[in-house]
Amino acid sequence: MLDLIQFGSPKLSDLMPAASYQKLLQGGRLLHYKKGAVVHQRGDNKPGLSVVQTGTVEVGNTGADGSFLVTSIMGPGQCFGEFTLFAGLPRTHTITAAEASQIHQIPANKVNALLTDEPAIAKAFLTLSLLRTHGLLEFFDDFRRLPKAVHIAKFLWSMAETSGKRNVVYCRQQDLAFTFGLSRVSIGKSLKKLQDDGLIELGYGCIHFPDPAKLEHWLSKYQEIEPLTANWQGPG
Amino acid sequence: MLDLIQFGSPKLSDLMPAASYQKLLQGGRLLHYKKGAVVHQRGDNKPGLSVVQTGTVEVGNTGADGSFLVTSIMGPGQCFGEFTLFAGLPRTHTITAAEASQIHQIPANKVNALLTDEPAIAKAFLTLSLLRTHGLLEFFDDFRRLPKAVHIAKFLWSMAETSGKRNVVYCRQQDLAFTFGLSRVSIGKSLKKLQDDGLIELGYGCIHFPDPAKLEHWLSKYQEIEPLTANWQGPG
DNA sequence: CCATGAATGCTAACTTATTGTCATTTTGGC
DNA sequence: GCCAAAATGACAATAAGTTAGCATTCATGG
Repeated sequence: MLDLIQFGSPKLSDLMPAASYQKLLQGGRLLHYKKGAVVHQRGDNKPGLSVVQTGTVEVGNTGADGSFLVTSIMGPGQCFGEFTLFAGLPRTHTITAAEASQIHQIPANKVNALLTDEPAIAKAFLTLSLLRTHGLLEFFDDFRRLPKAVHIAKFLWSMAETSGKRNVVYCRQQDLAFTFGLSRVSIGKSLKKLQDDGLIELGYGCIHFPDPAKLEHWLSKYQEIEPLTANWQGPG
Repeated sequence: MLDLIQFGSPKLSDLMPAASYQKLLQGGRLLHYKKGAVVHQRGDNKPGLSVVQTGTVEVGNTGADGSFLVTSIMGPGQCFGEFTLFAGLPRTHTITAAEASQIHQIPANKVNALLTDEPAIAKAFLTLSLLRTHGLLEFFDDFRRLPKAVHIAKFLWSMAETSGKRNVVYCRQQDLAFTFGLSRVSIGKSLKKLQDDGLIELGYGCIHFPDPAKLEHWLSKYQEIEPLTANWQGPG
């Protein structure tokens, strides 16, 4: 999924014991949202945790001109609302259901009540938050250092690796353009260059990787800074 | 200070009771670093927390071409090392003393030992991490939406507000260029435009704000998305 | 299987940014 | 006060990105 803030980071459920996770979910209710329904609105002061059960939500914000800029697209197991819970912030993003979705909504008081009983929960949120920050910082570093085409290729490839399907990634060029803060035309140019070099193949709403090994080798030549390997630990 | 990751966020000491903070510092040693000394190196596997006591450190990374890209400049009260403590990552950035500095170095085992006794510490790290992530996301949103000159002005102004001195900000154009991923020339052009409009005045290693009210009013016209006000709480 | 909307491809004129080079100004140490 | 290093200013050639418009391809639902 096209994503700045969840990228390569584990799910909340992977970071705490199953029992703690269950207690967390049981503190809330499973709500159903129709496609297009607004789950939260930027500025709202309703603290709480949300965990996607089924479906997909779009996380982003509407600009003064009405344009909606997507920051993240979240699927099952991914969560949002930590800002409202632990940083005293109102909702920082507007969240809408991209398709019919079921979402666990756990009010702030329930989460807070659990924190003392289950210290693993606070630890899990901390790890998740740090991994997200780390991902953002690495993205920025690449953004500033790498040629656009390389950065785009690296981003797409890491999406593929994260998703598990190493041969294709579903992502519209329009969304890529938003993510990189570039126009569709210039994203298109970069993608075409990558295609001409035989590194990717452009599809409709997707991008194929005909030769992952070749792509990896090509990317390794542009490794500007020493790559790191995360070593986050599950609950056991 | 020119800063992507600490920006507008409180100090660690502001987020926990003074007693907890003291215990934390007492778990480590106060080390002295000469100007230019390397405090940590990207890739190192030495988990621990560092808190700047006096002086300034540069947080960044060296590229394949030897160029050092600064991500953050941290001063007294600011901390680093959370990634190594709570996210199982090796050192993500190289940190060097920008001037002679004193830094508290608290090994991972001491910090971890304190976490159970003092839950306020974990909470503080969580809040800090989330505020940093929030700051990064807002920066990136602005980056994608706002005209460069506006974003630069907003960034400089928020630096001024954070520092408390609302009339001047100490920051080299070169550093600004790095932060925005632009060349010095194009940052210079944007700054000159702002100066021609009477919004800022360029100095040597600093930028003055001759008319803060005018600048604020001008910036408000470009408010693309609803502004949020943080409401993070101290220890009580 | 056809109509429709969504996504992509393509082009041209225009704007913005970069690179490289060198002059000027400022700061700080001797 | 002088000198060297750091920071800024300026400019031209080149490269890259944007906007706007329209053609083409693809997916989906009658």
